[in-house]
Amino acid sequence: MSDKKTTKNLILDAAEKLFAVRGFYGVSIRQITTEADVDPALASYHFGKKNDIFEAVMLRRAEVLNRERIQMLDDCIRRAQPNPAPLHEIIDAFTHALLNRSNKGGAGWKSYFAIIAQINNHPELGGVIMTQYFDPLAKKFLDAIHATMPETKKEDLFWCYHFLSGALTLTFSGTDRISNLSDGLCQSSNLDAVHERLVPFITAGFEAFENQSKNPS
Amino acid sequence: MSDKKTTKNLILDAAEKLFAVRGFYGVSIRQITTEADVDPALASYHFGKKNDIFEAVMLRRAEVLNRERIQMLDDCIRRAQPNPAPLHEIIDAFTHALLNRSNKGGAGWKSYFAIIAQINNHPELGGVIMTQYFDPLAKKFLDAIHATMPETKKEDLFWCYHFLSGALTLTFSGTDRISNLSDGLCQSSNLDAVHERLVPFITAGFEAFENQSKNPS
DNA sequence: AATAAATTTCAACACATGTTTAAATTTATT
DNA sequence: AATAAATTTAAACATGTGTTGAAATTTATT
Repeated sequence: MSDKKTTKNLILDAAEKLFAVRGFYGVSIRQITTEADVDPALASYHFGKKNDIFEAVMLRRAEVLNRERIQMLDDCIRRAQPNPAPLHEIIDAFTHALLNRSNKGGAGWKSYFAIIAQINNHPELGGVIMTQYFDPLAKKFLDAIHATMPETKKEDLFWCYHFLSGALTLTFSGTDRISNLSDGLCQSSNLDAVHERLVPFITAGFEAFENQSKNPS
Repeated sequence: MSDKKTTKNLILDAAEKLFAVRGFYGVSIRQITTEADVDPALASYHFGKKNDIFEAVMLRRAEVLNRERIQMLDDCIRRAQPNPAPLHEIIDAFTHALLNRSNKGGAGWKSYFAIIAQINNHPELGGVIMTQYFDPLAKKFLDAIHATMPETKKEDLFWCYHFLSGALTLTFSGTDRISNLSDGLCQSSNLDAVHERLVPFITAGFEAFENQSKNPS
C-alpha cells in the first residue's frame, strides 16, 4: 500500500492492518506473515523481534505526518504575523492532517490511526511510544497556543491539550459507537463531519480558560 | 478488593488488574490465576471462556457506576425544575462519579477505568461492550442535554458527546503522557485537577453549538 | 561466468496458550 | 453420621507462540 511492494513493506502493511483491529498482543507473527503471504521467518529476518515490527509500523508514517503538521502550523503562524495565530487555525493545523489522511489516505492510514488511538489510551505503551513520536510536535503546538493565549496558565493549556488528544484519538479509533447512539445519524467514518465540529468544539474549550481572572471551578 | 474474597472475586480482581495494564489479548489465564493465587482450571470452572471473565469484570462495576450516575442526573434535573438543568451540571453528573471513583475508589476502580479507556478506543471491542453497558445511560444524558439546548441540532450534540467521551476516557487511561509534556506540572493521577478543568472545557465545547444560526464551519 | 551477498524457504526448537477431564477434597444437606 | 453437591486439584490435551538454524535460492558484484 506504500512505496514499492518489498517484503518489508508487505509485512508492515499486514502488521498495520492486523494491529489496528486486535492490538499488539492480539496479533501473532504467523497471522501477520500469512496476511502478507510471506514466510514467518522473514519477520525476524527483516525486523528482529515482534516489538521491532510494531515500532517500524509506527515510525513509517509518523515522519511524513509530523512534517505535514509542522508545515501547517508554521504556515498559519506566518500568515498571522506580526499577530499571534488565531486559536482555531492552530487547532486546525493540529488536526487537519490527521483527519484528512484518515479520511482520504486509504486503508493503511486508517489502520495506522486506529493503532494510535489504541496506544494513546494504553497505559503500558501510551506513555512510551506516543511520547517518543509525537511529543516534540505537541510542544510546538502548545507553544503556539501559549503565544495566542499568553494570559492563560500553562497548566490549563496542558489539560486542554489533553482533552483535545482524547477527543481526537477516539475519533480515529474506528469504534463507531456514535453510530449506535445516534441510530446511524452520525458515523465516525464521516471525518469531514467530525472535523467541522471538532475544531470549534475544542477551540471553545480552550477559550473557556482565556479569562484567567474567572474562578476556575 | 471487593466484597468477600471468594475465588470468583479473587479471579476477577486479578483479571481486572492485569487487563488494565496489558489489555485483553495481553493477559493469559495462567497469569490471572497465578496473580489470584488460584488453580488455572478454576477460571474455566467459574466463568467458562476467557471472554466471559472479561465480561464479568466489566459488568461487576458497571452496575453500581450507572446507578450512581443516573441518580446524579435525576437529582440535578429535579433541582432545576421547572427549568431545564444547567449544562455544566449535566456534564458534571456525567463525569463526577467516574472521576471520583477513579480517584478515591482504590486500585480496583482505577484498573477498571483503565480497561474502559482501552475498550472505548478499541475497534473490535469498543463498539460492542461500551454500547452494551453504557449506551442506555448515554442516551439519558443526551436527552437531558437536548432539553437544555433544544435549538441545537441533535447531530451536533452527538458529536459533542463523542468528544466528551474521548476526553474523559483518555483521562482514565493512566498513560500520564501529559506528565512528560508538562515536565511534571500536570499529572493524570490528580483527578481533582482534571475534573476542575474537564467540566468547563466540555461545557464550553457544547455551548459553541448553541446558536444554530451560526455558520457551523 | 564465477563469486559473494542478500534473501527466502522449510523444519524445528522449547515453551505458552485456552480448555478439559477425572479424581481428590471440601462444604452443604438430609 | 451418611450422602449429595460444590469446589479444588493436578495432569494432560491439542494447538499456537516467538524465534532460530541451516540449507536452497535469488540477486548483485567482480
